[in-house]
Amino acid sequence: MPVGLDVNDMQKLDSIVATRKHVKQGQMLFSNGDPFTSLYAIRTGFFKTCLSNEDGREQVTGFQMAGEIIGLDGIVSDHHSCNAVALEDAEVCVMPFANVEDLSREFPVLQRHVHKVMSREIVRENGMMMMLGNMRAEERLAAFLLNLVQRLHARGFSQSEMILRMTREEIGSYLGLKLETISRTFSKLSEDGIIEVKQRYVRILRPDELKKITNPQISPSCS
Amino acid sequence: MPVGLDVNDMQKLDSIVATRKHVKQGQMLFSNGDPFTSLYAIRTGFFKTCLSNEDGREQVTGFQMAGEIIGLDGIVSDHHSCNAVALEDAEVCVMPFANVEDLSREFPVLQRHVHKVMSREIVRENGMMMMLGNMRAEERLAAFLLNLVQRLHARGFSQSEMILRMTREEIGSYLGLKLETISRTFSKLSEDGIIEVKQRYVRILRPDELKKITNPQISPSCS
DNA sequence: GAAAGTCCTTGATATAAATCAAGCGATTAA
DNA sequence: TTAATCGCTTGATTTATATCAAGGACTTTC
Repeated sequence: MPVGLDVNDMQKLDSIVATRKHVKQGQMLFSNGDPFTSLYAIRTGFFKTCLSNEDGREQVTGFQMAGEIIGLDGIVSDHHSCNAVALEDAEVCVMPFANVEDLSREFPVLQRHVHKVMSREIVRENGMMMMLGNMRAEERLAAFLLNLVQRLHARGFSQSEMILRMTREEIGSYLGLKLETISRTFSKLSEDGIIEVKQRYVRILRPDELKKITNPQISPSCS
Repeated sequence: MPVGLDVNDMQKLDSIVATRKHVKQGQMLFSNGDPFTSLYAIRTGFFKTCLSNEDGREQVTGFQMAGEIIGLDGIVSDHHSCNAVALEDAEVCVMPFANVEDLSREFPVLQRHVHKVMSREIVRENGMMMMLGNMRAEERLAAFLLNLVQRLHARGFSQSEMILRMTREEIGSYLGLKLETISRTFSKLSEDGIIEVKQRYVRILRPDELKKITNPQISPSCS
C-alpha cells in the first residue's frame, strides 16, 4: 500500500488489522441491521453484497474479490444496510473503523487512501446507474464480463477466461435482469462467436466485439 | 455542524471554505474531466449531477439541494467523472479538498462527518440500484416524490407540496424511464387522487397511499 | 400581443424483457 | 446406481415500457 514510510510506521499501519476471519461459502460476513464496527479487506475468496426489500425482492449491489474493501455502507448510520455473503470460502482482514480513523489522522497517505476507496465506490455505483438506467441486456452483460476479467487480470489471472463465482440469478439481480434473460444473452453472445460459455466457465473469444457492444455508437467500420 | 469546539476551533473550521461561488441556472459547476480540487457545499439553489455516455445517452445520478455536498466523485482519480448543472441560480461554498483533509486530521469530528457524507452517498446509490433494478415505474416515481418532499420538509418547506426544479425528462433519466412514462405515471397518480399535479407543482394528497405504492407487499388492510 | 421555443400530455403501436412452462445437465445424497 | 436437488437452457406468450406522433400549455422574445 503506501510508500515512503519507515519500519516503525509500517508496523503501526499493520495494527489497523485487528484479526482475520474465515467465512465459509454461503455464510454472511455481516447483514442488514448489524452494528457497524469494522471494514473488511478481502484476502481470499469472493463476496456479493445485496439489499433485500421489505417485500422480498433482492438486489445484488456488487461482487467483491481479493484486495477489495467491504463494509463502507455501515459508516453513515453505525449499522450495516446490506448483506455481505461469501460466494466461496473466504478470508478477510478485520479493520476496526476506530483504528482506521485514528491512523488516518496520523498518516495522510492512509487518509487519502480511505477517501479514494470511498470515492471509487461512489463512481462505480454511478456507472451502475448508467447501466441500469440506459443499457440493453446485451450491453449490460458485455460490460459486466469485461469488468470482471479486467479485475481478475489485475490479480494475475487470465485476461480471456474465468470461472464465474455467481449464479445466473445473481448476475441477473446485479444487472437488473431475470436469470432467463442472462441465460439467453449468454447463448446469443456464444452463437455470435464472441464468447464461449460452458456453465460457469466463460472464455472471451473476441474482446473487441464485446467492447463494441458496450459502446454501440462506434460503428463496426469507421474508416 | 460539530459541537463542543471553542471559538478558536470554530474559526479554523470556517477556514475550510475558501470562497463562495455563484452558478447561474443552466451553468455547470464542474464537468466530466475537470481537475478535482474542491468539494462544494450547496448554500442555495438546486443541482443535478449526470453522466454522459460516449454515445450521448445521459444518466442523471442525483438531484442535490441546500446543505448537500457535491464533488465526491472527483477524489478517486483527481478528475471529476460527472457533470454538475445548476437547475436554478445557486450559490456554493468552495471547500478545497486539501483543506478538508488537513482539518480532518486535526478535528476528529470533522473527519467523522466527511466519512459519513461519503457513506451516505454510497447507501443512497445502493437504494437507487434497488429502484432501477427491481421497481416498476409507479413505484419509482412514488419513492422519488416521497424522498424529495422529505428532504424539502427537513429544510423547513411543506411536507405535502413542492415545485419541481427538473423536467419530466430529467426525472425520467434519474429513474431509468422515458419522459412520456413519467408524464403518464403522474397522470395515473393524479387520477387515483393520490397527488395533485399541475406542471411543476405537485401536492401529495394521500401520503399513505404513496408509501403503499413503494411497499406493495403490505396489503391495504392488514388489520 | 403575436411568434417561437420549451415542456408536457395523450394516443397508437412496437419491442425488449418478463413470465410461464418444460426439460436437461451436473452435482449431491442415499 | 438411483434418486433428488439445483442451476441452466430454451420455447411460447404476456406485459410494461419505449417509441412514434400529434397537439396543447406555458414562457420568452421581439
